[in-house]
Amino acid sequence: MTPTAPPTPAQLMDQLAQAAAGYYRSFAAVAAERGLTLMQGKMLSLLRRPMPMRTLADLLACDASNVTGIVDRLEARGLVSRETAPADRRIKNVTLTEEGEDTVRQIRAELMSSLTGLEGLDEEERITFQRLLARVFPAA
Amino acid sequence: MTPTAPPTPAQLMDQLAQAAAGYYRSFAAVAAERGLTLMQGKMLSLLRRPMPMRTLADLLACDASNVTGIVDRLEARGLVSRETAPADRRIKNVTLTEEGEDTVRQIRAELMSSLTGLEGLDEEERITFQRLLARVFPAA
DNA sequence: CTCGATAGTTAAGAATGTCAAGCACTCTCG
DNA sequence: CGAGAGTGCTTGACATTCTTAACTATCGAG
Repeated sequence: MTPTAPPTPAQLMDQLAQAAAGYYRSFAAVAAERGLTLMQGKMLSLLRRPMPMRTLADLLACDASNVTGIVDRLEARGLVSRETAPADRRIKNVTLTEEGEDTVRQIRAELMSSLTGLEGLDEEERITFQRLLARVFPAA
Repeated sequence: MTPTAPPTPAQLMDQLAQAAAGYYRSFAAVAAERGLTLMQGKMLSLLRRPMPMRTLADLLACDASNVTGIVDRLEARGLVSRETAPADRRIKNVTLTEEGEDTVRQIRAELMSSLTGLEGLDEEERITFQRLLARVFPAA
């Protein structure tokens, strides 16, 4: 059906736009099932280990004042907690609670099963895909 | 540096999360340079040709009422216009104005030059990348 | 110890997301 | 034709997020 001609960088960029939109559409749907917004879900997923609010702001590409509100709501639900760092008392480390860890596990599992195409890639394709992604979007 | 072992689907999903975040970080930055929000930029980019607000809501994965507000602001800036479809007078087609077309062209160009990794892919890599993206995120 | 920088909070206003209700229009069916 | 169901868009109320600026507390360098 589709011609096998090499896509121009512009066409590739369109495909990327669609992929990124598709990813967040799935992510938002999975988060919404648990009454979480996209941002709240993103933040929980980032918290593999405790980290300062400042770091979260950088990773989420948003203002620090923004993180305050998001953590407020997650803390009110008992999914994360704030702990002042003893070494530098300005810093507050955000940590997942037990319930928060559970939620993240569920979100990850459902997201995975919702991205059906991922399971279908064989080992070599996964290597290739990861390399291409890493090249186009190098870790900041 | 990184071992060349095949990534697990879970690791690949993390890479995808990072790529999607990186894409929208660039996109939002480019849009912001023109005083546009991420959503406004997304909508403009979708308008290669006129389309009903309902369709835009589906593509942006948001509520129809949301589209009303976004189009209101873009229209107030003279970037798009609403035109009632003669065949079905319930439908309003959103169209880019001349200035809107210019803006989209600029956004696309800057986004492209901001995703530096894209230009570096040779033809074969582009084919591979596009196929992988299309497989994991099939067109809805 | 004072000064400049950093982490986090607060507050005000714009933009977006969600939900329910409403209006205009189309379509179907009797 | 005409009533009712369904669709497209708008409006209003409210929660969340984004943006900006000011403010407090703390750290670190001189």
